[in-house]
Amino acid sequence: MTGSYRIVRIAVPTPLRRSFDYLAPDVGPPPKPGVRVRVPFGQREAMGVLLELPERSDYPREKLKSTLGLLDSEPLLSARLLELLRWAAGYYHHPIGEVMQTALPTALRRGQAATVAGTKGWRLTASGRSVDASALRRAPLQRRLLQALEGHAQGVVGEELASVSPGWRGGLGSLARKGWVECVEQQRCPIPVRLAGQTDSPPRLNAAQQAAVEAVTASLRRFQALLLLGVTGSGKTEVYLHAIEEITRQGRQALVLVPEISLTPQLAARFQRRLQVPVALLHSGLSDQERLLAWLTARENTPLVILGTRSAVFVPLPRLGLIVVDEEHDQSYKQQDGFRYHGRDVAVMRASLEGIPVVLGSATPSLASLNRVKQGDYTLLPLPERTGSASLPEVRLLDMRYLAVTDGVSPPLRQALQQRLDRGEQSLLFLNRRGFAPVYRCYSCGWLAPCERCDARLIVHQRTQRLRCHHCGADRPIPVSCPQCAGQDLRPLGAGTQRLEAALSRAFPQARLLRLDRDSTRLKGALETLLHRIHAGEADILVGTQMLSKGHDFPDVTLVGVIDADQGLYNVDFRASEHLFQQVMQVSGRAGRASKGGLVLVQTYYPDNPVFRALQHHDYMAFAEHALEERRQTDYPPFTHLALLRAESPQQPMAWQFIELAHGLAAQCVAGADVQIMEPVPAPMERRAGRYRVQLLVQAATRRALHPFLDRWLALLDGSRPGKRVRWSLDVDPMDLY
DNA sequence: AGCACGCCGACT
DNA sequence: GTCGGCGTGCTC
Repeated sequence: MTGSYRIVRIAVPTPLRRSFDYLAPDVGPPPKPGVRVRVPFGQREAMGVLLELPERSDYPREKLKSTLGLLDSEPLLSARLLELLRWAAGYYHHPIGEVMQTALPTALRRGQAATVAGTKGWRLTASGRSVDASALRRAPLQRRLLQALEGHAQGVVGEELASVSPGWRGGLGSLARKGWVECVEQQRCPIPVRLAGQTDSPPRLNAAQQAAVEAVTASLRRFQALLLLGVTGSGKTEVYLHAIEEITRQGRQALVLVPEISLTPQLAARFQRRLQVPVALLHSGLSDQERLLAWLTARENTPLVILGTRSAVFVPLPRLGLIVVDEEHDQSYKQQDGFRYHGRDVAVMRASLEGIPVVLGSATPSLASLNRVKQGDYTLLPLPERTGSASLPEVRLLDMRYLAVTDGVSPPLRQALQQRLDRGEQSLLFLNRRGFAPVYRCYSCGWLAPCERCDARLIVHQRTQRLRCHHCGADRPIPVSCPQCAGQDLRPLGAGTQRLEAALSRAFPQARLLRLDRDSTRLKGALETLLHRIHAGEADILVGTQMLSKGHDFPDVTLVGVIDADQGLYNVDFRASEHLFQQVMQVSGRAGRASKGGLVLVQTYYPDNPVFRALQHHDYMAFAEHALEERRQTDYPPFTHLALLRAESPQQPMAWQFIELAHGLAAQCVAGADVQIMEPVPAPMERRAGRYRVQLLVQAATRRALHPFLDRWLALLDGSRPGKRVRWSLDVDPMDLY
């Protein structure tokens, strides 16, 4: 003990599964865990996060290097958040340094100061204040901006004006030219202000909603997980909003997680109109500075709501009082690369560490969550009715074995579409396959256009006259003659959304069609435009992929057609039927949300499958019981716990060599643990983007058995020399076994 | 992952 | 003679 130095334990951003100890000069008060520290690391310099101040180090003292300085005086990450991150690093067996990085906005990762000094704000000038805004009839955008700025003498950060209109930049420019607004530097971290605008008053809750809100707010100071079960239109969002109002009334903060696809300006606007506190958005579309602003805002002690996607689960919220995970069954909560955490599961752990309630909402909850209800860990809050006069749509199965199809549409579906057109109502056709046709075939020799780099066929894109691979992005012109037999009879086979759209426009020339898939929404803002047109009644028939089934409300739709319900019905993946049911039920929920009543027509070649029986009765719980029992008998999650080791390499033997090595090492460190090691297998699509992918599944009855095993196994794997160009990763609780 | 060191091939 | 290929080893 020299007394002149102390030891600091740092999470350094590196793929190594451990932390690193350094010496820090023992002057002044000890640094606090959660601050950023500059350190020498190998031959370079790195910026890590201080984890703790250990008494002693296991590393020889003379080899410890000294830190280069602190970047923060106060912790960026609170003790609780650090605890959550350390738990996540351990649970997902991911390097602690990389986990800490994912919790920081990129601006702070790069060492930027944790303030938004120099942020531009806007305020009214004297002449601007004297303008009668309501007289600006011809410039509604400028009028609303002026009204929004009224009464905010210290200025409003430009980005916050995005809630007024997406075209705020242009409007401000015009106002500045007239000398009505001026730019001011914002010194301290600005809290988003609540901009003057319309407010919604809360609607009356029905009995079930009331009961749910009471269950959530009954004990706000202890951990409890509540599963809010309600079909689309049953008013889950109102339950969230009431609970959040109660939380913010107490001066506390709420975190609301939603799937990527459903975080639209409409949802954000609804929250902003209903709540009396700032609502900050956090999603992948933000710029680094916008993200930093939202992040720093969250870190203040003021009541607010963070509405964000998966990664928002790690946002610092010192006064956090409630977490909501909407559409908790949604697959997009699981990160599929790098740090493969599950946003919903981390949210539950966070609520537990914070000692606060977490509400998981869904019409079709994951079997994992339902099982925790059965075990008594979660409380079920059912919302049985649809609000208002809306009723559940009738679901009819169309037995495709006895129906002639033209372009994928059977006569009964065609008839139903015609009826809606005659009545001036909207229809929605769901086909989870984008492009024109999934196959391009030579009818002389049977050749099917393959992707050169994947074990997959190329998808025909008619408009651009290209063949594209949806797995690796390969893109080439449509050949005019067969490369195998030089035959000329080449034609697309099967139908995707583009072909369905084309066929419908031939069958219903008078109908206004609108297609919603990744191709039609690729451009920024395109999705919003399309959604707007749908709501404005500018479309009669909507054609789309699962994008249509998630989160968006289409109140005027009275007919939903599921073109091909059988995809994935007999899939290798054990979760296929769960996902099928969730998808069809979600898309059915789009029908007849208003008072019109709805019809769902499901085209299938397997109408006797029990999944469809349950769907007809909207009985997710019956299906779930059945599916859970099946999982129990087959020893699949949630009755066992899985971890999947994946390896990939451009050279097939290298990937296999590594996975075989890992297989051997696993056997070596099982050591009597209750863990089953499966045989290595190729991924369902072994070659993808030129890489061969193989995997090894590990299964255990309990997490207690699994995790110590994984620790031992990874220690060996980290020490192994994988062949060159082999990349590998471990996925804890994999969502699909691909 | 980076970034060193290290030991063998064709080039300003 | 050296620039540079990627094997191998380490990062407190």
